[in-house]
Amino acid sequence: MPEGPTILFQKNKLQRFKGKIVSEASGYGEMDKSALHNIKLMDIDAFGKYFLFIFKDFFVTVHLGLFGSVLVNDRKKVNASFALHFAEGEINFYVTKTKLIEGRPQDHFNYKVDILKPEFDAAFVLNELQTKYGDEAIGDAVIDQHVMAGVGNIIRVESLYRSKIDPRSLVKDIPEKKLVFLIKTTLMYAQEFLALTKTKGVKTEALVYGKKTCPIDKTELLVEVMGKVKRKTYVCEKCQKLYK
DNA sequence: TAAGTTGTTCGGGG
DNA sequence: CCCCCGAACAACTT
Repeated sequence: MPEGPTILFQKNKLQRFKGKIVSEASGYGEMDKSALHNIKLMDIDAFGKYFLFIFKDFFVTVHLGLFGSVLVNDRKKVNASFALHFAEGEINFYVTKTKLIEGRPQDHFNYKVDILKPEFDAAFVLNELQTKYGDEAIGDAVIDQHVMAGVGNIIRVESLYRSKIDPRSLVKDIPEKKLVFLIKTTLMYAQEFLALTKTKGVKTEALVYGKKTCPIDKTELLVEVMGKVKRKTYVCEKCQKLYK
């Protein structure tokens, strides 16, 4: 279920617990939960695909992986991997990885690369791409969480299609103007994804992800597990240019 | 119905 | 020691 926008959407639904006291944490996850007892939850934020539960001297990251989900004041039949209990209710996570990290999230994550944060810095991302990822295929680089946090396979596929760039193009071969356009397109599509999450229309409204033909000229799409990331990729070889 | 998946980490082998 | 690959995780949809 989760790419960056899904996490942001779910995070916003948890805000009623901000400032409340965590009475107890539970779940079968291996993280030591003993510190999460009668402690004030200062803030609930998100970075990339992580939920951030921020306490005074540390924070807890929750990652939904591929199969994870979250429920507020409701439970599934299966056991929660992580749960926070409050006098006012509870947050239940299923199939998650959690981690307790000392310090503040902004000292640990670079907010400049999060496609859904106001701190996002397109010039910084462009420079990172050009200086550190030149030899990588753009299809691999764009989903790298160090390049742009929050990008998942759907955002990757749709942004590259909308930018008319073949994912197999090496970063160093792509004109700077096209990279700038790709970054901008990725941000815009992330917002569209967020809006579609509210109506569950992400997949039906996708242009090429999960489709067989290009919506522009009905060309059959190349559908292949490709690149270092080994994720299913949808490409219109007519519309998307392979730079080399 | 069984295969496929909006993701990441870990560890083994080369 | 580094890189690449596959396994593991374990739930829901089609």
